[in-house]
Amino acid sequence: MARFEKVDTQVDFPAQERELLRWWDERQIFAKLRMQNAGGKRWSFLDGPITANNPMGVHHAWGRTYKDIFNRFHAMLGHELRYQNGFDCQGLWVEVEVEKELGLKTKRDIEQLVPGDRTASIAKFVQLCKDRVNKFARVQTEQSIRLGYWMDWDRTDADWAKDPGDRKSYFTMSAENNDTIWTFLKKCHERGLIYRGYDAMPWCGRCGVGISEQEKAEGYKLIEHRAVFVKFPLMGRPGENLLAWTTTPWTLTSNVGAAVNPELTYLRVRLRDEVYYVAKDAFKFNRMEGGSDDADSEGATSARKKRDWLEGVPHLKTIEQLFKEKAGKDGFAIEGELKGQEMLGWAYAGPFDDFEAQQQPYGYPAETASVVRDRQWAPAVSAASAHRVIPWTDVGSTEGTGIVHIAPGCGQEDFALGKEHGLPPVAPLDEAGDFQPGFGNLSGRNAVDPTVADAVFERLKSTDRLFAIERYVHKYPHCWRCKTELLYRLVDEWFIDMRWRDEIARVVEQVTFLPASINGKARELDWLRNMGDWMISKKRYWGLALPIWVDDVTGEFEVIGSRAELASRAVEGWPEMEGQSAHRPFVDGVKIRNPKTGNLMSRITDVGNPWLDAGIVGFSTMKWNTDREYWRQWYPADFITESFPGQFRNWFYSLLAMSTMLGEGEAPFRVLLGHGLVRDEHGKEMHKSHGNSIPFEEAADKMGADVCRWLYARHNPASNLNFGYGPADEVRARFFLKLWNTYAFFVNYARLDGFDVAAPTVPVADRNDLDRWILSDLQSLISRCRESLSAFDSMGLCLAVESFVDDHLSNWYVRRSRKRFWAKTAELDAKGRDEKLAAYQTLYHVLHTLAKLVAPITPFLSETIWQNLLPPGEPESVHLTQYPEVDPSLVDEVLSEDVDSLLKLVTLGSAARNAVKIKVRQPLACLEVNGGDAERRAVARFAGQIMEELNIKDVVWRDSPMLTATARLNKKSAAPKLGPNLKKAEAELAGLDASTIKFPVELAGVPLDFADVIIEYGAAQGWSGVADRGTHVALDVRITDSLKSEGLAREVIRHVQEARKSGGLELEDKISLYFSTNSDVLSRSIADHREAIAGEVQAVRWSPVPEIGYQTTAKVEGHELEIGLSKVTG
RNA sequence: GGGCGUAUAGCUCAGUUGGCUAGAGCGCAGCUCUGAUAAAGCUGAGGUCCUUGGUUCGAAUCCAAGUACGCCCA
Repeated sequence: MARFEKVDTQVDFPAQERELLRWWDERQIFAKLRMQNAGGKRWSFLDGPITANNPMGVHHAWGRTYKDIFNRFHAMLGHELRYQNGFDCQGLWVEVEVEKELGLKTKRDIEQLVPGDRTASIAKFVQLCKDRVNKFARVQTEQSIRLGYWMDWDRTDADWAKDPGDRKSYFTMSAENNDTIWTFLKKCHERGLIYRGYDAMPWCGRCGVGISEQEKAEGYKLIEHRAVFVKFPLMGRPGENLLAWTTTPWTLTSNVGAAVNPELTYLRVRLRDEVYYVAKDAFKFNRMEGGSDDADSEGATSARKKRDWLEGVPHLKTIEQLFKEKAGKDGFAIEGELKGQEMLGWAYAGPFDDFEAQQQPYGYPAETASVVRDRQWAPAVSAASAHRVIPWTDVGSTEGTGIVHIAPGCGQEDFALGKEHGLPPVAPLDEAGDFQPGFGNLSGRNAVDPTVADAVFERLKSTDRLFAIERYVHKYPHCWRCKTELLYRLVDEWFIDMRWRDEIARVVEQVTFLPASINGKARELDWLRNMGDWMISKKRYWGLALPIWVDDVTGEFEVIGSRAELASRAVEGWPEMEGQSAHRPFVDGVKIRNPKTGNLMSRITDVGNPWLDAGIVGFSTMKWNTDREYWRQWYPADFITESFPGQFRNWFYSLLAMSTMLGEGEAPFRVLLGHGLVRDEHGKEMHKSHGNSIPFEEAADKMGADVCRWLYARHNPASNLNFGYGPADEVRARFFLKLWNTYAFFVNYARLDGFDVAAPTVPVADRNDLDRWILSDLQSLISRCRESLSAFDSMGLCLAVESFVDDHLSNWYVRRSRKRFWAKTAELDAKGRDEKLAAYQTLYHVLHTLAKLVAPITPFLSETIWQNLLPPGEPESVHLTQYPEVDPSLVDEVLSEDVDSLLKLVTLGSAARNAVKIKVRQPLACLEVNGGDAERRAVARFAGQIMEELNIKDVVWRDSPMLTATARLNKKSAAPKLGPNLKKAEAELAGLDASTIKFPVELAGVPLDFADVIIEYGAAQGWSGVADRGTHVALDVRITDSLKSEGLAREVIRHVQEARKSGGLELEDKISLYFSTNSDVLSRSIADHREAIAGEVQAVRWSPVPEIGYQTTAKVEGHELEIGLSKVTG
């Protein structure tokens, strides 16, 4: 006969988990599971790759828990799965970490890793990036295993020695992945979608790198710049000027246009012999108020915010004040007003038109000009001859003059406006942020250098273009790595034209986005509608080598679709490439020939956007290139899940887009489950620097993986998760220990009793109501669990299981069944033995079914319980079992309803006791009940249980309500409604029958609802009554002498039990008992209940003298009682 | 400026297709049990379900507008 292992109620979950990890390994349980399900219906999960750049954090563990839960659930339904984990390998994230390790600061440092040898330097750097990825992929693998995440992991040194493409997990740096992206890009090119474009983007001259919007957001600092008011003399209007204003004087070198708001009113201001145009609202505007960078203070509704300012910097003057000061005694005059609309098209002379850069058709420099020409962004005019006023509705009057200087080569909005209005861009800066040739004496100087502004001012002064200079304070972006001020720089980048966005949108329509409440489909469609073309290039080292080869002479380009194609086309550099991955620098040396011109073509040195890497995995990881049949079987994925903030424009987007391009019109996944972010337990963002982040290992060691998983699984994925030790303790107490104590209770009594799991089953029909009730309840739990997991709703499962375990199993079933477990088998008749066996069999069934139900969520706890219980003929591991199914023969809905009523009556009875402060130990005579049908049945069916629970002698059903209702006004809510009618309403209310009031009720002419009237239920003298909805209970609280005596006896019993415990007696020890007291009442009570006391405390002998064993004095309701007891042997 | 979402007890959050007096945990107050015992349980106080309007016999729930907050885009 199987014996259960003893279960300690003091349990170390993390230690158990580590032990189980070993056991699963030893017994090859995961391999057995895969074998068992091989050939089953396929369930395809596609993993969104985790960036293998650092150890995994607790925020990753949330999504990975979902992944594991739904994999495990479908495995328990018998499905075959792929279990392929993914690692995201390429990108600037990794480069930055490697640079930090090496102490490098700039791109030049990287290219000097091997002094004097740029190629070798890049090769070394790229290798270090690969090494880092391999290192952390392995770390993350071990962490994931610790989480209990079952995937086909690379575990041995031999696994990790393999090429990334040959490992079990997929790596986005693998040849297959990069090759498939090449195929995708070629397909885009065949449809004419790849183009070389220009975009003004934030740039760090020191690092020589473009800064993304997210990176930019991290680097804002409040600093002082010198802002300048500049005169733009109007052509054909002698003596008239636009007055423009800018905080970045260096960009004036590249001015092409001036923007006004057509809706705004502008003033003609005469100052001496010249006229200036400036926005009317800007003229007198107090520039120290609001406006500014946030652009959030519109109109009068929002309170004007004071501008952030630096101490020691003079406050800004109004523009009017500037005019006053310049005019002196002469004064200035406002000559007239006009709409911005009327100014459109006015030509003006730029401030630096003599620069060579200003005089080139299509803009400057030449390579920029060629793109402008090809894409027809501007006609063949130079910047100097293009200067004119253009409309821009975003121009405001709270900052500057209402006339905005536009330099398309120096700003994002400027660039976009330039394109819109056909202005040729002038791009002044090189990679380092230095002025290129063509900018006079500024060439070669760095734009961040303050002396550049000096030089600009000097020039402006000498050409009489300078109106005023002021010290200006604003928030300005800085490089998040080296803190250098960022510049906007025109960069040539490569793009995918997204004019096929509608194709993607059609695919999106097929997808189910979960949780429904976040409306993911709308978000994704919104992104698709509004996104710009996809910039796929980055001027860095570690990443996908973009397969774009450019004709060295003509600038024509080709996109190569695979490594094989490149091999066949290569005319130079292939031998060096052989044996190397298609990464920089080796692929950079491969040249092909342009079939049209015969010229050599060189690869652009850019690397790819990393979302290309992750977006291709629906193809690259499912053998699309090598085994199309396999791909068809596993594509599309049934399920993906990731954290949603950001992913609508990142992974979800790239996956959808790339799959639409390569696929056959179906979505790459059927269901997407998004989830929020992990915060600390107080809802604050986790940051290492805040000291509130929890490393994954620490969480696993201290709270245990299962507790972590439960925290993740029971949370609503739509909202952020507050994760920490507080919530962990709560969930451990609320769920884990309840389940564990119940399990321990079962096992430890089963051991004592020698419960035999193979004993013949007591037919369910023969078991008592309690047993049949919990079994019935278990069926609804099974159905809830199945429904929840099928709908990817782990929260639904967790909440249902918690409530079952806590409220029903632990708090009612076990408590009400204890006596059956405690009963001594030897003292029972056949019926009693069957009842006891039924209890064991019922609890046993519930426990091992529960183990299966929660196995996907808490694989460790489930396994521990399962292995100890191990039903005969069942698999050795819970993870090799099938998910439980509802047994309709066990469902008894009437019984469930009756027990619900029973629980309600017990609660009401307790409340009635509590109302008069009579403890449960004091027996009372009677409880009367009136209510609905279910209550009537419960009284009839469970009278015994009600009496036991409430310690009463009788429970009686009444056919009509016993309690009398009285109504009074809830003055807090009713008084404001009634006002002076309050007294009148009270009088009217007093005249109504409180038990029949229907709401809303009209009192003193005012309609009042339920909350405005308080209805209280009172019982007759000597009774305590409580009403809940239609149910009334009344408790007879008159304590007769006999009841009092019995209550005292119960007190005595309790004290003796305490004494037994203090005396170190075992449960089954029999005792000899001695009492002594001066109290007559107490003596009488003991005498009257001698038998009951003896029975309860297992006294087999009464001793007339104090025993030597253990003595104590107790106070029983104020009466002193000496207790003596000793163990009786034999 | 546009899109998406959120708003329920002091805190953190549930609340299925509209349905009777809106729930839980923690915290707080008052108790109980002492054979799951370094555990467990009961009772209570605490709510303008953001506001206003609408639909409905009936709204925390559906609709509209507004307010606040979050994310995304421009």
